[in-house]
Amino acid sequence: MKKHKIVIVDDHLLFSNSLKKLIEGFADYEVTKQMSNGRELIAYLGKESSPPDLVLLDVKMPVMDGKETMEYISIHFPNVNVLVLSMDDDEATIIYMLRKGAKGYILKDIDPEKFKEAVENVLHRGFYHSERVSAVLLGEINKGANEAQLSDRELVFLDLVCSDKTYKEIAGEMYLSPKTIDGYRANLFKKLNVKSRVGLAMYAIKNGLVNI
Amino acid sequence: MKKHKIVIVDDHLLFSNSLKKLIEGFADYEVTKQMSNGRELIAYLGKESSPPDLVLLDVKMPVMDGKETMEYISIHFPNVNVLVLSMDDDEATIIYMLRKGAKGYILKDIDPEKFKEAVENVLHRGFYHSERVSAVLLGEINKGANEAQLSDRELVFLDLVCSDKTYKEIAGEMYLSPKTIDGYRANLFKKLNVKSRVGLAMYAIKNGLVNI
DNA sequence: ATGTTAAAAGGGGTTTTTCCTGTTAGTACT
DNA sequence: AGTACTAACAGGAAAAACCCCTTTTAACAT
Repeated sequence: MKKHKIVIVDDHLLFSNSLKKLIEGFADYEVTKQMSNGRELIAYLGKESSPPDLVLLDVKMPVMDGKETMEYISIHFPNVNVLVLSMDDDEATIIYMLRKGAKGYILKDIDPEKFKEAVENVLHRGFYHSERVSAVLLGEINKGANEAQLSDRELVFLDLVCSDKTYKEIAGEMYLSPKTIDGYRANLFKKLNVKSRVGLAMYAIKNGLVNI
Repeated sequence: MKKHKIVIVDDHLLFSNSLKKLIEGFADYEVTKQMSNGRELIAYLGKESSPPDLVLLDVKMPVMDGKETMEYISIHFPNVNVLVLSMDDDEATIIYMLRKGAKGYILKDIDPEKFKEAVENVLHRGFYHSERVSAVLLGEINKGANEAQLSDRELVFLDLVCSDKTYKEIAGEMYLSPKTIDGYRANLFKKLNVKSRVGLAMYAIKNGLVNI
């Protein structure tokens, strides 16, 4: 019986090589190619006559990262099975990759048995979602619309908070009464679930709302 | 000849297991224990009569991360050899870990040969720095003097400020009087030229002193 | 027309932060 | 022993931040 061909796209050579060893410990699978970024994968898919059965794709990579790669694959090689292997469970990335047609999304902290399960599922059932990814998807559906939608004024306010200014100064710069600013503060505390100005600043930074 | 005992501390089981396989491919080494966070490692070091020859320590981990772990080891187990295995080359982290006595710092994108070299170097020569880490260190020396040199306690303090905590809470967590914390605050305001807690948080983030 | 909602503003209070000016204890250098 | 420096701690007071509750205004939807 022929072995399933797997290619690994990951710039962390240590990981890539270790993973290869692990996979080759499973019967029926062989790693036919290892690449360290999306550009290489696309070149390979373009010229290779017999496509791999599965692509293990990392997200964070130099030259061409997982997102760009997935985007390209979704257009030019929609039949290629991709299992995303990511470091973190960043919601936006999970959503993005699955929308672009990834057959599965697993985190690198998965244990080897589950990993094998994921590979088998993708190849035989066409998909695999880890529990955590499913949870993220569920959460995404549940909140959906009510994502903290901040107004322009609120964003300006956040920016000024991050600039080490007092509320009085902020009021001056925004041509509003300090009392109104206090309202903004209270509102955002509730909306963003924070307890102090520092919480506001941290939220703004984490969500890329301000230029650091 | 007896094999060198290595323990792996990394929450990414897939990586940890793969790495174990790789290491056991080398002669003279054996992975005696795998753990997924610093807390487990410290418990293990505390009760184990024969310490490992080398600890491979990840930085980003749940429960107790690499930095905290290294801090603890530097105080309680200063003779344990630690080789940090990190995802990214964040300068602040590299500096921090080496200051705390890590014998080496390598990135996970190292290739297996270099990895073996690193392990051997740490065990036989007492240290190993990858080229990239050396470059970071060099850069650090060149700017060096004019950078605000913050003490360990000050860094902990900054970290807690960024966690949306009041000074009273910080005092509790650091086992210090609120008045002492107030001293830290005043000191850092002057040193870092900021006017409020938000300024401290922003400085910490801009300079990679805290994990966001 | 009228209820609904959101932004702006204010009154008045508590808590936290910020800013002084000290004291004490330990360490380090000479 | 004397000097210098630092970390830890304190009292007291002003400023800022935080919290609740109410009012005005304007836009808007039914």
